Amino acid sequence: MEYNYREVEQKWRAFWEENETFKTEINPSKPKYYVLDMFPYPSGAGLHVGHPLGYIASDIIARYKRLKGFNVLHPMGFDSFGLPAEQYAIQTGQHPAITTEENIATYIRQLKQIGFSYDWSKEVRTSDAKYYKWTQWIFMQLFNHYYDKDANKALKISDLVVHFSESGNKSVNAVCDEDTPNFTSEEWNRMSEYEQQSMLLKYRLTYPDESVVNWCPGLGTVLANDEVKDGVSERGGFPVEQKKMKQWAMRITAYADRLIDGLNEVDWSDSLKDQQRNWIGRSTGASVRFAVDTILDKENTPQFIEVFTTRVDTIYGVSFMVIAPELESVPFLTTPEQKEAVDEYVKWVASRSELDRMSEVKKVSGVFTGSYVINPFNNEKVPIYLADYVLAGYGTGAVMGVPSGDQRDWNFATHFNLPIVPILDAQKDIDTQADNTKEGKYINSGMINGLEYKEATKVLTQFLEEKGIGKGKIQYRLRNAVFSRQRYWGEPVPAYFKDGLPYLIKESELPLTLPVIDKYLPTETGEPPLGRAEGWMYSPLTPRGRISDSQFAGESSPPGGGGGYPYELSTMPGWAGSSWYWYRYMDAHNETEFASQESINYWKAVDLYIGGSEHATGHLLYSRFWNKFLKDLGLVPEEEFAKKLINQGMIQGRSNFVYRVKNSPLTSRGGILDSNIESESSPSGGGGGLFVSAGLRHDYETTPIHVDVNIVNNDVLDIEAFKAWREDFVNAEFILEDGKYVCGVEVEKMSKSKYNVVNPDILVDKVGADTLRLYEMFLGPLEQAKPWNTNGIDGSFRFIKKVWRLFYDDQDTLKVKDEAPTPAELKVLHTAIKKVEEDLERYSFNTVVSTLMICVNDLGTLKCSKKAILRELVILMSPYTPHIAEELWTILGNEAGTISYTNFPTFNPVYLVEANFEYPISINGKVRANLSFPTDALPADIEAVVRENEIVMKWLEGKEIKKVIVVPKRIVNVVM
RNA sequence: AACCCCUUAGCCCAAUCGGCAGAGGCACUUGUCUUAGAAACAAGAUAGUGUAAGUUCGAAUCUUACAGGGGCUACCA
Repeated sequence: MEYNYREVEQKWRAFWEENETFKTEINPSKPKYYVLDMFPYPSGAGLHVGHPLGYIASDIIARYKRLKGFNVLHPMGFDSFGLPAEQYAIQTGQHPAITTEENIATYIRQLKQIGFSYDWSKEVRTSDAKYYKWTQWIFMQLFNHYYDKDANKALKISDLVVHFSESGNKSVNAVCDEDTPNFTSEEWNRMSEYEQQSMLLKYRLTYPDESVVNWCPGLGTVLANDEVKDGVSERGGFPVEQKKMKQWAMRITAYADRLIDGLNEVDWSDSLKDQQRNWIGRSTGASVRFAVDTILDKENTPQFIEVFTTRVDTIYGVSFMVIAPELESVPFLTTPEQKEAVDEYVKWVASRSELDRMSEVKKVSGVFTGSYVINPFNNEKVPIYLADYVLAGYGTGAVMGVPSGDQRDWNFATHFNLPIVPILDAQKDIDTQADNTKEGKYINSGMINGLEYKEATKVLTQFLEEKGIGKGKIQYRLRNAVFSRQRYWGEPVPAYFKDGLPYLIKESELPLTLPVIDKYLPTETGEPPLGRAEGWMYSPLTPRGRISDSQFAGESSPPGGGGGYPYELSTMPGWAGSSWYWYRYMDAHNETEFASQESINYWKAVDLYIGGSEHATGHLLYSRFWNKFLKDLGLVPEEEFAKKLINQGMIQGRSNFVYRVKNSPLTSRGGILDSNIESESSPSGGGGGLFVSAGLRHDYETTPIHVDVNIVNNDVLDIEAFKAWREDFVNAEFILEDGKYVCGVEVEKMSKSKYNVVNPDILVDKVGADTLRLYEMFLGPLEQAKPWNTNGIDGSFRFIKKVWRLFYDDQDTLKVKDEAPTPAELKVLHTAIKKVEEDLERYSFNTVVSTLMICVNDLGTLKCSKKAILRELVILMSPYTPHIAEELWTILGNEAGTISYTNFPTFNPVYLVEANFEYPISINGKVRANLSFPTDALPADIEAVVRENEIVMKWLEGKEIKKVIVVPKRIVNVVM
């Protein structure tokens, strides 16, 4: 009888659940290890085989670390707020909480059947009020803090207020809005409540702000920069436009330097760190003010235009100034003569979508405003242009044009016939293109003529600072993050508005739960969905809009009695709940803190974090930001929350195709070899079509049609299943090759519409969870993207059966013996122990599988069924194939459930020691002979023997030996 | 356009410090078993590492250029 995986796996999963085998408690006597998966958004489609890839890897590490004596925290939860559930709610009217609940149930069922060793008692859901109470709480802390540059950390706003009232803001070195004015303590103390609160908003780490945002009409909400891809929304692919709106923002820029510097501390992939560095985009340069020479409107024309440049040394090469067409100062810099042209250009720019703009990057466009600025270094008049290659959102939205040194400026200058002045003697070919070299000495450059780059920059910066018209400056690409979504299914912001200014509710009033609404759409007046909630108002005595634990039970809040202050109508974005969840797992049911200090100080930070690289500039950046903030507050001990991070590669779909012959009614098959056609012979039936096998398709004109990969085996179509698959194929006919219908193949994204989705449920049923786990790891290196191909899974299945056969013979008799192992058996075992351990330590999951296969093959060859060997083998296997390992472990007489916490086998090098080593002897790099020497033979002795060797002599053909290189236990190379 | 990763047998992949290119799996071939097929078991065949150059006693591994595939960003002044 064969191994009955269905029964055995079922049994152990039930055992683990009943006995809470993987429940974890704080245990200071053991070293801790925290293995975390990026928690999923529970979508309606359930899991496909790509999802568990990372989870399997992390589970293997979790199980391995337990065997190595660590106290392992390995939890799972759900990022359960989000757009899809809400979109579904809009369509069906069903509360997102209900669909979310159902989807989570499916996820849990699917996850459990793969045999993960999660401590389910620590599960979290971001949409649970008990969880988002603390998301809201962290938001409140952000509101109550500012970033002090001297202390280089977040400090309390209340301390700032004290400072203001004592000595104004001049001596405060804090991160704040650009337009923050200076004031004295007297001025501060004279300010009204309204003025003071408005001023403080310029410092708070989260604040409502009127800013240009990515507005997505299709989704009815704003989006963060990382949620917009190629000018359309990441979710749904709707167009995105720029719109000015009042939004909550997070002052993440305050942490820009620490976010960059912290990357040096963590063991993440270079590409991921690069992505974050690029996203933050720190560039060092200088700001320079150019005085405006053409004053058109005394009130509104700016006195100067400030630019940021990384190449202040090129300032003598400036031949024009460009400002972004979106800037508010544009009309006041436009002369009457140019007004028409400028208006037209501004209109044209506004009419173009992000997509148009991106696709026309190469085209030069722009218009002259008619006015000028003065170059402060040579007092030359410089014309001001508008051009859309300058972005309003970066720096000051203005750029000094240096055509000899910058290709974009060169293109612009050439197009508008502006002078191109060389500034370095090393610049080449500037008639045909810009040369951005820093080599050589400056020419045409006033005070820096004859100097070199480094010195010139110093001289110029000094001049700027002395004259008060500029200074050295560090500019970031990173923007403060928009933190509002005009959606329903997210965390309510625990703030209300009084006189248009935000105030927090009391901590004791948390959580502010989502109210019941009738429809999940914006209101008639365009307010977010929460605008529909009755009584969504705060009154200090009885906060309204609250629903108790059952958020969606339907009882509405007491009707608002008219009083109170309106709550914020936006909700928090998807990344709010995911920016701190790893702490909640540590103490998931704490009602007085987001997690106890005891648990945080024990578990500290994540030791291994596994998830997709698509979160590089979203979740992983925001999480680092919140973590640093919590560290500043002294609430968490580590600056970086995830020390080691692995991005698992995406599992792509492998689509199969059938080829329908065009224009081939079934009756017209006269010319085709009839014997090749398998037919149910219903010639006039309701169609069905004629399908040609992939190898023969070029003889016909065909239409490829996606076919469900689940009815294809090794690219051979199951014809009966195909006919049953879709009604219109009932009468299909086939042109076969070698008696088979072979399907075509293509690698694409895994998606329902391509019929290439492979469901893990089916595989667990067909071959078992252990085989699935083993096979997913065996596919290749974890980080690498790879197509899913079920074909090879038989090999993993066979492995499981082979292991079983080491224990039971054909007659189903247990053949395990208590005899002492032989040296050969011990060598096989210890080779595997060494390799499994080394490979797991370096996260080489795929090679461990083949190591186990080799070990089992070798033990099979040795006909080894000795208990002492098999016991260790079972432990080695257990992280990968926990079910069969548990079964065999008890068969060997051990107590059920104890294998997870036993000791990993100890490698003993003694068993691997060989008396001799067979040296390959190469002559000029080519192997010509093999000679055996004792392993401890001295290189000099080996060389002496090799020099005398007959085969070597023969190859020398009388020539001199120049050198003999002996690499102990590797190779000998004779050079002649 | 920049940056990062990848390219080894028909396919998926090993080769950890530069030291005999092959461990494992799929597919394939042959055999054992079988009425037959499948399964199982056993045996076997297959590449010289994308291309070109360089460094080295020695290169899949290091360097440079090019080609192909993938990812990420996209006028960042």
